[in-house]
Amino acid sequence: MAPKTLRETVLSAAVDYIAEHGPDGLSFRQVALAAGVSHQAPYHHFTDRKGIFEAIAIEGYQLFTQAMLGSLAKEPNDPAVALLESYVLFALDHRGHFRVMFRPDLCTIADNPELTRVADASFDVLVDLVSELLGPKATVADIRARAAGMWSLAHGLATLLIDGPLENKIGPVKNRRALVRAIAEQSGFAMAPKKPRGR
Amino acid sequence: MAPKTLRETVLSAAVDYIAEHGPDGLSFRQVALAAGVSHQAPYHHFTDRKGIFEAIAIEGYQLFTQAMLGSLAKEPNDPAVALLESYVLFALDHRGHFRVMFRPDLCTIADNPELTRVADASFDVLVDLVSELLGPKATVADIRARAAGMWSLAHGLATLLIDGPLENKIGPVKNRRALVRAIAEQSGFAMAPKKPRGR
DNA sequence: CAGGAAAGTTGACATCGTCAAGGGGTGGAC
DNA sequence: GTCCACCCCTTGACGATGTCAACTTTCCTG
Repeated sequence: MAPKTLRETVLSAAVDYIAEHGPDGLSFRQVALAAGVSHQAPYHHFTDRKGIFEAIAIEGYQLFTQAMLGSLAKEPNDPAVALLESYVLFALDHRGHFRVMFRPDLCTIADNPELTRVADASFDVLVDLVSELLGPKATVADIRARAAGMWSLAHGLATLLIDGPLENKIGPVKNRRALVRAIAEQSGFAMAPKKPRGR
Repeated sequence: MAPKTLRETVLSAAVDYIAEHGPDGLSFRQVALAAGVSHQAPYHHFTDRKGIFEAIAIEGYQLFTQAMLGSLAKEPNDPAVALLESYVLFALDHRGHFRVMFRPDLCTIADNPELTRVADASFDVLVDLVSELLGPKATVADIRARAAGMWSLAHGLATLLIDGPLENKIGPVKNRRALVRAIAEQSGFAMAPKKPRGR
């Protein structure tokens, strides 16, 4: 396999740690020592601690956009459900990235131009889908409310499943994909674009 | 006014700081010094740093339950919307508490019996409402999906409004209460218990 | 060959949470 | 009245962490 650069090593080690223990106990000194370099070496590739988290978030948003677009392409007849599902499953499958992406104390999106760009691209997937589904006659307020609603539903389910007490309360979720789809269909957000599946 | 104990002083100062700057940069040494006591004084009232966050979370969940129950009592003809609204508005009005309550790295609910109790009481408000709304004929799976859906919607909107990039994406939300109600009514979760308001 | 950027090392510093020991008051027991 | 225990707090120290600064090494370019 390709020899990892120190930058890649630090990044993937950090993501792995965060996926398992969360971002807060993470020590970049330990990461550096585990990689066999001095405690200061990582900071030659990133400006500071925050810079490493910003790099993780950038990587995460790129994967995120890719996952959502892929899901929409694979399931064109029920795009709202597909988007909700890919949002939640991405969070579960990439906890290390996801936990950082939405923590403004770790990485402030507005502080990094590239991070702003890739984050915007991710959110555009959702907003674009909503305005397409609602059609040209929809008001701006409707689109905003619908987009905020779908986003909230997906984001809330993702965070509650990753870190939250949801499973402690309603019991362990064996089939997460099924739960996502059940919720999506119970919510008013699931709807086909052209031909509403007669069910 | 009643002279605050050191315990109360530390707690409220910490909550204020978290509401403004987030929980991560918080230094209890600085809090102690600002209160005019030594750096070790707070730790005579709490076992350790985590213990302070647990105390904040306990206080938060008590206020949370109170807010949701109060909202349900005040608006009995549309309880689902009332609950969603009180959930989100609580998060916005008590950011200091809310940010801690759902951060398991700061306070692990299962580690503290009283925290487990008050958190359970909060979540029971939601689950109880859902099972009441769905009626006795609903299956367990339906109740679970509905509760998870409502919870996700409320939680997602709350976290996206507090820390998330939602307002950066869909523009600033002037009237948050109106947005919450619009989302609640667009979703399939808003429903009156007995007499569905003919509209 | 000279020069300079890039990558990494080493050492030092302030800050933080935490541990250990001590001090000073107050209240009850005798 | 005296003594002792307890509570609240102070002081000092320690290891760990992020960060700053200076130094070394390597490699590439003109």
